[in-house]
Amino acid sequence: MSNSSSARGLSTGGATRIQKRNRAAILDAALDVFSTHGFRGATLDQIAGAAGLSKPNLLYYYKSKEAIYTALLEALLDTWLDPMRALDPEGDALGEILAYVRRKLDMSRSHPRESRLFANEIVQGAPHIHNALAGDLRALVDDKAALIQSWIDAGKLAPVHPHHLIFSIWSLTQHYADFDVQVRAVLGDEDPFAAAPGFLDTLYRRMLQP
Amino acid sequence: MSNSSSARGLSTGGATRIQKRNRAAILDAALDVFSTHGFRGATLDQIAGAAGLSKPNLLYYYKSKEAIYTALLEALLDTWLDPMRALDPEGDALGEILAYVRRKLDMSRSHPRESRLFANEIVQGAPHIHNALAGDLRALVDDKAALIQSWIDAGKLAPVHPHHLIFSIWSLTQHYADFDVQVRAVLGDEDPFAAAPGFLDTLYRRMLQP
DNA sequence: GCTCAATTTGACCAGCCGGTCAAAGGCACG
DNA sequence: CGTGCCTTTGACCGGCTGGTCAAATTGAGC
Repeated sequence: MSNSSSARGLSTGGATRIQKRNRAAILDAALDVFSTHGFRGATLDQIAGAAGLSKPNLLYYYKSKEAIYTALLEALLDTWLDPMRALDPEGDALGEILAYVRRKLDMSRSHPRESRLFANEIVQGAPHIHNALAGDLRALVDDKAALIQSWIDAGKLAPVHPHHLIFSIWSLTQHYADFDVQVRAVLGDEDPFAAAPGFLDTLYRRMLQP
Repeated sequence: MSNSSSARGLSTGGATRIQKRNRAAILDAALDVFSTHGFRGATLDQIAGAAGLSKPNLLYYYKSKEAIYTALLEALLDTWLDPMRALDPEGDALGEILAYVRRKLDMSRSHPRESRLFANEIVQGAPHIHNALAGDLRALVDDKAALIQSWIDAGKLAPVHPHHLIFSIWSLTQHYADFDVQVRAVLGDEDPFAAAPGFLDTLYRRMLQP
C-alpha cells in the first residue's frame, strides 16, 4: 500500500494527491460559503456543492461542520496577522506604519472573503476563536504596541494611544472588504480602491507626523 | 368594540395596549437574537423565548421571521442615520465633524446591538436592505459629502476625499461595537471607551485642521 | 355577567440539516 | 489480474425550524 493511514486527521504532508486536491477544494468552498453566510447560516450541502463533492464525501475528509470551520480559521489566522508581524523595529517609524496600512488594505482588496470570515466570527462574539484572540493575538498586539510607544517616546511619531492606533488600522482597512456592498452602494461606479490608498496614507501622515 | 381591525398589519397608532407591549418586547428580543446570530442563525424559538411569548403567539404579531427582521431594520435605520443628518451646514466645519464622530461613538457604546445588527446584515451582502443603501443612504451621504467638499473649498478643512472621510467615521466608531470582543480581548481590563474619544478627536483634528 | 373580538396555546406538519452507515466503485501495487 | 485499501455514494435518521390551525382563554365595553 502507498499510504499507511486513513484520511481522517492526516497532516497534509502524508496525504494522497486526491486528498490534497479535495481538501483544498473543500477549504476554498467553505471559505466562500462561511464568509457570506456565517457559521450557522452555512450548510454542508452548500459547501459540498461548491466543492463538487457529495455531502457524505465531504464528511469523509472533515468529520463535522465545525471541523471544517475551525480548520479554515486556523489555516487563515496566521496569514491574516502576517502584515502586523512584519512591522520592523529597525525601520523608519512612519514608513513602517504606512507600509503596514498599505499591506492591510491590499489584503482587503485581494482577500475579501478571509476578511469577512473573521468579521462574521467576531461580530457574533468569536465563539470559536476567543482563545486565539486573548492569547496569541493579544501577545502580538502588545508587542507591537510597545514598539509604537518606543517610536513615540523617541519623538519619531506624534503621541497617540498605540492600541487604538492599531485598532484604527484594522478598522479602516478591513472596512473596505467587510462593508463592501455598502461602500459600493454609496460610491456608485467609483472604485473604492482607487482613492482609498491615498486617503489612508494622508490620514496617517497627518496624524502621526511628529 | 374598541378596536375595529385585527392585529396583523396594524400601524402602532391604532394598537391595543397589549399589542404595544408585545410588539415592543418582540422587537427588543429580536434585536438581541438577530444581532448576535444574524438572520439565518436566529430562530423563532429563541426570539419567542426572549420575548416571553410562545412561538405561535409571536407569529400572531408578525407573520414571519422575515417580517420581524425587516420591521426591526426599518425601525432602526432612521435612528441609525440621525447623527449624520445632524451635520449642520451653518456650524463650524471641524467642530461639526468632531461632534458627528462623538455622536457615532456614543451610539456604539450605548447601542452596540443595533450596530452589530447592521454589521451582520451588511457583511453578508445586505440582502434585505440593499435598496435602502443604494437609495436613501446614498442620497444622504452624497448630500453631506457635498457639504464637506464645500467646507474644504472654503479652506475650513484640509483637503480629503469626502466619501472616504465618511467611511472612516463609520468604520472607526462602529468598530468598537462590532468588534467589541476582539477589542476587549486585546485591551484586557482597560475600558475601550476610556481612550477612544480622545484618540478619535486627536485623529480627526490632526487630519482635518486646515 | 354577557358578548364578541383579541389574544394565547398545544398539537401538529413538511422540509431541512448535520450526521451515519453499509455497500459499491477506484486505484496502486505486487 | 487480484488484493486490499482509498474513495465515493445512496439511503436513511433524529432533531430542529419555520409555519399552520382549531380550540381555548382572556379582556373590554355594555
